[in-house]
Amino acid sequence: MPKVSTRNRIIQKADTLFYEVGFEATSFADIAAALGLSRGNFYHHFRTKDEILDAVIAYRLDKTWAMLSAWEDTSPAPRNRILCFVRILIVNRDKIMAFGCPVGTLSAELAKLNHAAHGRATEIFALFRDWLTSQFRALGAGKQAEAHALHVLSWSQGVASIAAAFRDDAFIHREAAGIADWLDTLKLQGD
Amino acid sequence: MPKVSTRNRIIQKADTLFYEVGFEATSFADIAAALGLSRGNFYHHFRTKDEILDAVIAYRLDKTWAMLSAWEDTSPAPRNRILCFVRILIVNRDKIMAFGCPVGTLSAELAKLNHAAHGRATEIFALFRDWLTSQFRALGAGKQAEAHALHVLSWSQGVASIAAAFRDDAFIHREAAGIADWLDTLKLQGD
DNA sequence: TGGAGATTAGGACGTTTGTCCTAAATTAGT
DNA sequence: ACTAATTTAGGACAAACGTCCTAATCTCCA
Repeated sequence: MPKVSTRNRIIQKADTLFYEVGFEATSFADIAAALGLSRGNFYHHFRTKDEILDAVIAYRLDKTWAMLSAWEDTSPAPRNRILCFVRILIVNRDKIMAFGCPVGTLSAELAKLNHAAHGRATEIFALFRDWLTSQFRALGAGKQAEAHALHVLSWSQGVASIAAAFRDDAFIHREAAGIADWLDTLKLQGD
Repeated sequence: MPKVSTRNRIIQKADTLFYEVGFEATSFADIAAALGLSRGNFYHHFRTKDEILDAVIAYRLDKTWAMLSAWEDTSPAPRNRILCFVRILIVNRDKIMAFGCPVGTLSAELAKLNHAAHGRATEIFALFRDWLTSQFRALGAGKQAEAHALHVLSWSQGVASIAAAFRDDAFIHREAAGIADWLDTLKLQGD
């Protein structure tokens, strides 16, 4: 059995805590205690909090890229691929209602902290944006492809935000269906 | 001249710092130093951080209520009133691109902290939701009024989130126009 | 004018924070 | 089996945190 390295266990636990508690509110001790590690051991792998943050962002970028690639393999039609993205809202709705969107809330927190890693956190958004853009291009959206991509990204962000505030399950389902409907009303093929 | 009380100066500065830096990341000392107050003076007005938070939320509720009331007075048509709400995105776009939406980001942070005040923070959202609902009802949206209200609220949240991530000014204008367009496509009068 | 109450100043407390250090234990290669 | 490198343990540090305290100052009404 491939034992997960301590370093990776730290990254995954930090990923979870940064999402569920927040970056600033999560301390070294919290992560170490959650894993049963000594602080010295922890320090051997990550010397500063920013190093962990960078590792977590890189980890999220990898996971996101892998997920998008998988959708390309399993869903031939661009429309279905976009609906895979929308389905994130449904699949993860419990976590979203409790903690919001992991990408959006981290980006917002780092922006307020004026943190150097804000740019890297935004790369996760950029990954989704570019992937969605290429799907819309494949659908024939032409020059509007990126605007459509940002629109869908923004839509999902808004849903996550409001769903978290009101803990409203029905709202998520309704808006997810709304995105699908909107997709069908698009005037496509070409500018 | 009506001198602003120390208590109100604290509330307003805390309001700003909670928005621009975050609740958790703003310390007593930060607020006191920004106002040139001693910590003892500060402590006389607010004994705990939660007390300041409650006061800031109450202050925001008051400001929001006053803003919505003013729109009722100056804009007779419900459609125009809704557009007043949308225009917040344009008017405050510089702050939104830097710090996101004050309501959404505070709500998200308190949710992660599992803070008792999360419910009260959500009341600001509820204020907007109920006001928008009554505007849509006046437009003849019937049973769908609240769904429309949440949709607009969610839409603006998404725009703030993405605009903050990418610092994208054009996107804000494009989406604000998109909300106005969507308003006109609504099938109204009747449930 | 005097005295009560509100306001301000600033020191002090115990914790927790991120960071750093040394030393023991484990692992890996020869 | 011996060495070298990696990993783990846990103590120590200054700084900052929220909170509390007492003493000085100001304000205002009797």
